[in-house]
Amino acid sequence: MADRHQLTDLQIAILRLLWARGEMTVIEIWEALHPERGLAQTTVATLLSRLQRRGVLSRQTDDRQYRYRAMVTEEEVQLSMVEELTERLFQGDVPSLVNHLLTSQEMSPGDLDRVRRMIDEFDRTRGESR
Amino acid sequence: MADRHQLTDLQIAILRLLWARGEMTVIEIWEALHPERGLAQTTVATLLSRLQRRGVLSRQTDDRQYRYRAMVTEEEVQLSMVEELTERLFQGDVPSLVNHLLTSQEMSPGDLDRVRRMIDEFDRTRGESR
DNA sequence: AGATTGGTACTACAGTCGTAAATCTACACC
DNA sequence: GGTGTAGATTTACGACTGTAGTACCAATCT
Repeated sequence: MADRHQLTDLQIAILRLLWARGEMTVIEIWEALHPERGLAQTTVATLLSRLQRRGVLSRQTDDRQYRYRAMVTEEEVQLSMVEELTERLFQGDVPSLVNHLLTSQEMSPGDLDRVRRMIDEFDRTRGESR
Repeated sequence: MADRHQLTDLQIAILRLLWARGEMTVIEIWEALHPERGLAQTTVATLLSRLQRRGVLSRQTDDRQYRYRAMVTEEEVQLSMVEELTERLFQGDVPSLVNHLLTSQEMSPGDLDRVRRMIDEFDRTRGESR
């Protein structure tokens, strides 16, 4: 079902809006993206059209306007993109990726704490304590 | 220095070879990739040329042949690609990504164990035991 | 009814990627 | 010295992305 969702930055920015608000018109999406990115309305319309053709979005006519909505969930996209990355960069070895995250600068001490608690939590709810 | 390294599957496959073996000719790279992917030699040569033009690889003439080598380390690529993904998909929140990994199907029980040990290890060497 | 407006579709263009055929080039052999 | 050959460069093409101008359509205003 959720084939390959390789999506670019801009495409995900659009999806994120739709995930948050459910359904939006071209103008609404343009209004949200414009300040940051300075795109023309037609640009946004083109992007939306193409995503719809690809099946990532759907749309329905409503009072002379399209209302777009996402056909993929955030989880699906996360799953397939993270999987893809793990495959490419770490030969599918998830712990390698986790290790990379632990030792990379991207992780603050506070983040590390959160991760620790997350694992504890995970252990408790699953009783997988070896 | 290590700007944006957004690399495709095939590009990373090439880099992985070079990371492993240091320096290779077009033919050597082609020989390694061909069985899996069935590419023509010229295809490989084109790819290498473009990566060299982009500064990802360097090459030096040696006995009528080029020998290519990587100009970016595996760590640099991992760092910038994981960072990019975290930014795009998780708004830069690394623990969210970790959480995704913990709960995703990609993680086997054995993997989970390895992660637990990794964190223990990390705590021990850093003395960051809250 | 005619003009203005709001919105979509069409068309276009440059850049990248994977793909590779065709062409060029220079050494090696006879 | 001419020719074959191994390798590199050039050229090409279709797909996709971001980018957007232009053209078209329908409803509304006067």
